[in-house]
Formats: sequence, C-alpha cells, structure tokens
Amino acid sequence: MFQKVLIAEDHGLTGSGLRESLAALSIPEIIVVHYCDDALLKIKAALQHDKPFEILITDLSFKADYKNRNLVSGEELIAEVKKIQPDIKTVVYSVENRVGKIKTLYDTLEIDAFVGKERRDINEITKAIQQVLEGKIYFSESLKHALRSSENHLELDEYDILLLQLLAKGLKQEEIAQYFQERNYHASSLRSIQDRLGKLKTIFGAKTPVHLVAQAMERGFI
Amino acid sequence: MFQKVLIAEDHGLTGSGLRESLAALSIPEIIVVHYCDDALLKIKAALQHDKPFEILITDLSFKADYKNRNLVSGEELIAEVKKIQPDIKTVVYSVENRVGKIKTLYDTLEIDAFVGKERRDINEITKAIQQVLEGKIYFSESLKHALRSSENHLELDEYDILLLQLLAKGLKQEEIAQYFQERNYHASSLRSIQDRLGKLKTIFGAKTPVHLVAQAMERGFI
DNA sequence: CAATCCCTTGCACTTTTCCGCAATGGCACC
DNA sequence: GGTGCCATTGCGGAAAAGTGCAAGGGATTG
Repeated sequence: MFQKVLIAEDHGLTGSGLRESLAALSIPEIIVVHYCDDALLKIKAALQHDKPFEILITDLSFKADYKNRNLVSGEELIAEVKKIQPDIKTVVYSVENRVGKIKTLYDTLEIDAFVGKERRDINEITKAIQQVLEGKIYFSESLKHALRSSENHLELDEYDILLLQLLAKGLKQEEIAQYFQERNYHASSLRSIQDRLGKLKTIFGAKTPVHLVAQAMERGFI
Repeated sequence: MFQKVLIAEDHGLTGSGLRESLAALSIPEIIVVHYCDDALLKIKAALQHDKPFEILITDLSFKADYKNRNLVSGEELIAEVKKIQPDIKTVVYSVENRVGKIKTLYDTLEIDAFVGKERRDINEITKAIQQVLEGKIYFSESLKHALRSSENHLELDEYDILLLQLLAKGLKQEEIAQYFQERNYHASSLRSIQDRLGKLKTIFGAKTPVHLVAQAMERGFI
C-alpha cells in the first residue's frame, strides 16, 4: 500500500472523512491541507527531505477567503506539482460531473483517477487508491460509461472552444473577428464567425447565443 | 449532550466525517442517511418507537440518481419533519453561502443553526451542536463575515434569478416578457426586462448578455 | 395636499446579431 | 484538366437587442 498520501480538500469534515477512509487502508502517513498553496509547499518539503509523497488526492474548487492565494484550483495545483514531481500519482475528488471537463483533466493533466463526491464515494475512493497502486487508471463507475460512449463525444476544435470562451468573456462578434484576424486564424471574418456560431447552435441545440454558452459551460467545454 | 442524532448528507465521505466529529462529542446514537426520504422514514420510525431523534443535521441539495424521490431537498425534508415532530432541532450544513437564502431558511423553516461547508467546519459544527443544546441559535462565523463584506453582498431576488435562468434556457427577451406577463410579475414589459438586464450587467461588470450569464453561472447564481 | 423619488412602460432610434444568397478559391476524386 | 464539394467571405435586408427620453403611477415625506 502507499506509505505517504497528501490530501488537499477545503471542506474540513470531508477532509477528515477522507483521512479516516485512507487510514482504514493501512496508509501510515496521511496529511490533509485546506489550501492548494499549502499542498504545494508540503510536496516541495517532502521532496527536499527525500520523503516524497506517493499520491496526491485533491479537490478541484477551493473557496477564497482572507488568505492570498497563488494557486486557486486543483487543476493549477496538479500542473505545478507535476512540474516538480512528475511521477506522483494524482487523484481528483470533486463534485464535478461534466464529462467534458473530466475528459480534459485526463487528457491534459494526466490524472490517474477521478472520483465524484457522491453517495458511494467511500467505496469509490478505496477502489481508486487500489487501482492507482497497481498502476492503473480509475474513473468512478458512473463516469466510465459516459467517458467511452460516443453519444457524449462531441469533439470541438481549438477554434470552437476559443470562440465560445471569447463570447463568454464578453466580446462582441466584431471584436472576436478582430481578435481572430490579428492572430491569423482561418475563418476570421465576421460572417464566418456568425456561420460557425450558427453551426454550434445546431450542435448544442441552442436557440440563442446565451443558450449556447450556457450549454457549453454546463457540459464542461469551457 | 444529545443522545440521538440523525444526519442527512448525500456525500458518503462527508457523512462519515460528520459522524466522526459528532462521536467525538460523546453522542451515543448517530445515524447517517443519504436520501431525504430515508431521513423522514427514520424520524417517523423513531417517533413510533418512542425514541425520537433530538436533532437533525441535513444538507440542502441531494443529487438525483436512479432512485425515485419524494423529497428532493433539505428544505423539503425539514418542512415535512417539523409537521410530525415540531420540537426537533434542525441544523443545516451546506455549501450555500447566499445570505438571503440562509435568512429565508431561518425565517420560514425556523432552523436552529446553519453551518457552511468550509475549512473550519469541524469546529463550527461542534459549536453549533453545543449552542443548539443550550437552546440557542447558531450561524457560521463565515456568515457573519459575509454579512459585512461587500464582496459577497450581491443579493439577487427571485425575479433576477429567474430572468437569468430563462435567458440561459434560450428564451428571447420578448419571450421572457411574455412569460412574466402570463405569471403577473411586476416588471413584465420588454422594456423593463431590458432595463433590468442593463442593471444586472452593471452589477456583474458584464459587457454582453452572454457575458452576464457566464458570470452568473460561474458565481453560482443559477 | 404638494413635492419628490423611484419604478414601469412605450416610443423612437442605433447597434448588434441573424441569415439567405452568391462569388471565390482550395481540395479531392475521377 | 474537369467536376463537385465545402469553407470563407461580402452584401443586404430582417430580426433582436440596447438605450435615451418622457409620460404616468405609486409610495413616501414634509
């Protein structure tokens, strides 16, 4: 079994529930922190003392409070941690349930497991740890199906995602056109953007641009 | 100390964290359930056996799954429970952080305490239990802070939220006007909706309607 | 009762978005 | 090289959204 585990979770009671469940797996050293920055510090310190953590279990969203923060999310934490300790195993434990978002976590951050905060999560986290210990990847039961099934498999390219992001950021169509022109994107005229937007609306079944972005956000594309 | 506590919380690990913390307070009988309907059944059964629960600690939101549900939220649960056992103490434990919403819980459901899911919630839940035991009302420290801080002071009323929701659902301004007119809302003309939308854009610092809804979603208002 | 304030609403005008149509040009396939 | 397909783009008119202005209408205050 793993010997040294770090947990980053900002809800105190949930963190203590996690600690308890991992202790039941006979993991001797379990550290719980409530801030991403603290997690990174612990990882660094452990590395320096030649006693690195083998696995990091982290939430995705951390509420802001009076403290100043460098890292504000689990994604950022994982990215930073992997820079200094690339071989560490990472498990994401979150309420996130948007397939697109979780797929992105796997593709870009190469996480080893994802467990949703849900009713059966005690079993799930246990299974996840065991699978990761064996060098396998683990995703919550509820997700496995969704991740593989083709129905949810809308593939949006960089252009589409950027377009939706710019829209969500408050740019007008004309400003987006300008943005694309400055960066020499292929379809950069106002008319092309409108065309693309129309197609995206069809794909998402959206009636208005607002609806489109709301759908894209709900499904985790942006 | 209380002798018999019921916990309704749909995240398994959080529930077990709660159980652990309450056990540390020397509460002998702690039952944890993951569904509102189960909570109501437990309360009913305990009453019938003349061994009623003294206090109910419940989350507000319970994720839907394959099971059919009568009660879908902590609010509904509390309302039903108070019908059959009006003297039971109720503590809400939730990520909810909108002051208005929590005030409504106090005003309409007469809850005895509110504890937010946050970093220091272990201490908070302990304090809450002790205060409620003494017949007092308790609200999280963070809430008192939120009351003062201007940052979280965005209070949107039902009208604003509905407006944003309808927009996100793909309705056009004119359709929203019609929707409001059918339901006899106060500001139901197209012009009023545009006016309100303009004000919301100012509040959220949004440049376009898309931006507005994206912000509202990110910040958890809809 | 008058003065005042704020909210609601309609009107008119501008800006922005939507969308069909047609011209152009690249690319693949025959 | 010819043919067809599709993405890109401009144009133009229609639809939708944004906004200043002013006319009411309550509610409050002096």
